[in-house]
Amino acid sequence: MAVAVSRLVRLPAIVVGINARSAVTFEQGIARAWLRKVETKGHVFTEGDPTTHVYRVETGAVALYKVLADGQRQIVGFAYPGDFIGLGAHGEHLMNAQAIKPTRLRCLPVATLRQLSARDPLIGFKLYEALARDLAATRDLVFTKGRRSPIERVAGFLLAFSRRNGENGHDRRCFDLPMTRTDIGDFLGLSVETVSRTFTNLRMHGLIELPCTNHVKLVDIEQLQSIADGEEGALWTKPMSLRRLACRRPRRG
Amino acid sequence: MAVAVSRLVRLPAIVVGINARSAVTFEQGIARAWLRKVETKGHVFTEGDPTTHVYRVETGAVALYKVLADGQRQIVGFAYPGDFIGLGAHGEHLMNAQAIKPTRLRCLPVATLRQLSARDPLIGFKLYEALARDLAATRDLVFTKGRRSPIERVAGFLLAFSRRNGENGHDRRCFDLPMTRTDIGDFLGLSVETVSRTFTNLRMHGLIELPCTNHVKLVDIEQLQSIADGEEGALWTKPMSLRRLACRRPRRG
DNA sequence: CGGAACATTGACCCATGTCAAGTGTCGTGG
DNA sequence: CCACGACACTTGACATGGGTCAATGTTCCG
Repeated sequence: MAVAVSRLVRLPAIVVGINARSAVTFEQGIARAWLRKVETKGHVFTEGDPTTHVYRVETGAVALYKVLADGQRQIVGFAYPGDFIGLGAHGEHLMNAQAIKPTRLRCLPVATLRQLSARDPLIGFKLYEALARDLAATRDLVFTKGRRSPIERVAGFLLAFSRRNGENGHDRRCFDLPMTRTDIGDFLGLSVETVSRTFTNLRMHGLIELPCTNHVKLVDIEQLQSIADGEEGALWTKPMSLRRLACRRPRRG
Repeated sequence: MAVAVSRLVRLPAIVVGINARSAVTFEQGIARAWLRKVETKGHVFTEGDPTTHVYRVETGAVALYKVLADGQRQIVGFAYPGDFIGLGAHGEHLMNAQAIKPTRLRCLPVATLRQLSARDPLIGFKLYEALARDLAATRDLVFTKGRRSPIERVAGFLLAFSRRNGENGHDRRCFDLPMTRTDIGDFLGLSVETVSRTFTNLRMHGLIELPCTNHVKLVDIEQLQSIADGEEGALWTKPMSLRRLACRRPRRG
């Protein structure tokens, strides 16, 4: 989940080459880049837009989503300050990027990026590694969407956000969720109501606190983790059906 | 982000430049590689194994899966002749690769591969393509696991197999499924029974034929496609609940 | 023949999506 | 300042889709 986003952070370093000199050049380039502001619900880009720039989120938050043929909205990830979006796009964007809070972004022309990458021969191998990382991240996303109960998904979501927050030097237990319950539902594949009920459920069990609807405090991270992992000690968290399943098919291969 | 990724794949083609000679070299290298045989249910490698080799499937089929903390098995993909497996793992394998039919594989030592790709850009490019295919497939799986009915998932699965078969010069409408119903269930996130019922359902509607349990003939590919896409004309395929949903939340942003 | 593995089908029921109603909370305009 | 609407969140009641259990059929192999 947040997995998907974190990998984006690293790409530019890879695309540009890993040596310190070009990294510096790259950071300087970003600092000079034009700053764009997008208000809540505004789009950074939409599916089909020509890919003129790559963006780095400075403040705010962005949801990356795709609308499926039947109108379903599938959010594929969220980008927070430090994350890059629109990277590597070639011709036109394949998804939509929508601000979920007032957001500021640095705009990097793709032509510049391409010039840099054409000069450094090491890039080929680094790209391979970048792809491998992407693949691993996307697979993680698949696992979160396996047959998992709402409480497992939400617990995993909160922990991913927590980890993310910790990596950025912020509080691991207390944070604001920038996205709405609907967004979380569209991300985890749940209805708004189920997301809401699950939050209530976690709160009732004393695992989290919700001073405001979008401010979360993780009270018992360990238990949340065991729920997210679907561990034996937390079986109550699963629908009965899956409980039995876990017993019947312990391991295979 | 999947965006970012699928695009990155193309960069090497730009940076690199393809010549016929190295292609020959690459194929020759593979042809000289040691041939390994794995019988049905044997493992090519398992999670945690050191990544000594990359493999290319010559004949047979391999399931790539991971066992989650609660014992759930999630198949993340199948590899057929021509596919590479073991790519992108660094140090040790992150998943299990199990033959689902008698299988022969070419074993390519990663050290050799790395040497070659340092000298010959085309090899790196080939590996990109392989990885990119993996990534695209995995990304599709993410969307498949959104809120989609069994019939949509199964229809999509059959069509993906069909497309794959066509690309390899085989029949697009008639083929053998090498995997069991359980495997399909673990791939699509459905129970065996539901998979079975869905096959029956499709057969009853005349969309497919099943001479043997694992031999499939696609009778009406177009209709299957519209089912897989969840298109309006095929709404009967969705649970009523999702039908309403599609109407209520047509598009957002 | 017998046993194992896989596939199919029916019956049941619970978890989750849907509908509906009520409760904040915010922003705008009078 | 309040009134109002828009929007997000919560909670309850209900329906149902798909997982589970159980029984049977089919294929394969020793």
